Amino acid sequence: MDANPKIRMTKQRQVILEELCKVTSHPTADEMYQVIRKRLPKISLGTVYRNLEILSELGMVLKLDVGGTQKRFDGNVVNHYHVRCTDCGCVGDLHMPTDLEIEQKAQPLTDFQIKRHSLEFIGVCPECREAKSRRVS
Amino acid sequence: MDANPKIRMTKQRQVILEELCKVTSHPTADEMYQVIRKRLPKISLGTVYRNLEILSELGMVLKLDVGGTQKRFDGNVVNHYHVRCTDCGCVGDLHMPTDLEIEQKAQPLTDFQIKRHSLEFIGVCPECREAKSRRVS
DNA sequence: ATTATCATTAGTAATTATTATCCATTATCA
DNA sequence: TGATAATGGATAATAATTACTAATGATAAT
Ligand SMILES: [Mn+2]
Ligand SMILES: [Mn+2]
Ligand SMILES: [Zn+2]
Ligand SMILES: [Zn+2]
Repeated sequence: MDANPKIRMTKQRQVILEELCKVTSHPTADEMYQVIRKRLPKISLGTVYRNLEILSELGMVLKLDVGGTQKRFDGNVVNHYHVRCTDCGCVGDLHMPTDLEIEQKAQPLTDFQIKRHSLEFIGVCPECREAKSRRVS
Repeated sequence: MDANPKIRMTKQRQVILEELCKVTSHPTADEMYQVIRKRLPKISLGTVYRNLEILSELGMVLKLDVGGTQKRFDGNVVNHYHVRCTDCGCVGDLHMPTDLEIEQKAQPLTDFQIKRHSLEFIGVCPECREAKSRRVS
């Protein structure tokens, strides 16, 4: 691969980007694959992975390294925080102003050169909370 | 497995706990395996995984879900934050008071029921920074 | 227009991290 | 002591992701 290959906006890449930007559910690569198959039945899972990777390197989508076993993707590239459900693993947005001050507070406490931070809230989503309360009643 | 099995502090489990508490490097399961083999050459990787899991369920060690592909473990169970190096993946401690207030601030902004939060700083460790500066000079 | 070059694809194989299974061994308890 | 249960080591299986490959389609050069 060239150092600066010419990026082509193929049909596959375009549909992946479109579908990701449509949702706020922070889908996994596999969830993206299931959705995109409906529009492009011949697409392969590898293509979904490859393009999500490329789009994230281009800064057009975010690759979220939240807890759990799978990476998740976000069409909203504006800095924001997330909440993850301990029960079902779903991820929601949490739009509070990202606190850059905290990096300045942390910097004197480490010999690492801090570049950014990642804050994830962990809790229970409304659906799982509801499911729980039904179980006890 | 019983709901409340009697936990035995076997030699293997004890050595795993000891070696983890010795270091502040937040080793992966495999890194633990390499260290422990020196004391228990017959131990298997599965045993290391199994016991790290059990010890973390008992609250005796922490299983860290930091970025990167592998889970990391921490013998220090007191709540604290971490810094991860983007270049080598190493993880350091960042002892600043954990901010419980931030959960209260976040709660009104989501319909998730927030239980806790995980804050990870991302940057470059001293070794990698040094390696970089050597490369340009 | 024709050809050469290059990026991309679908399909598949390989890799990586982790978990599960199985049987032998060891500890605990009646 | 003998039954029961926990555990270990070895190995197989799983899950997520990445790598490889040959074919295809777009772009650029002649
Ligand atoms: Mn988001
Ligand atoms: Mn730590
Ligand atoms: Zn949930
Ligand atoms: Zn480093």
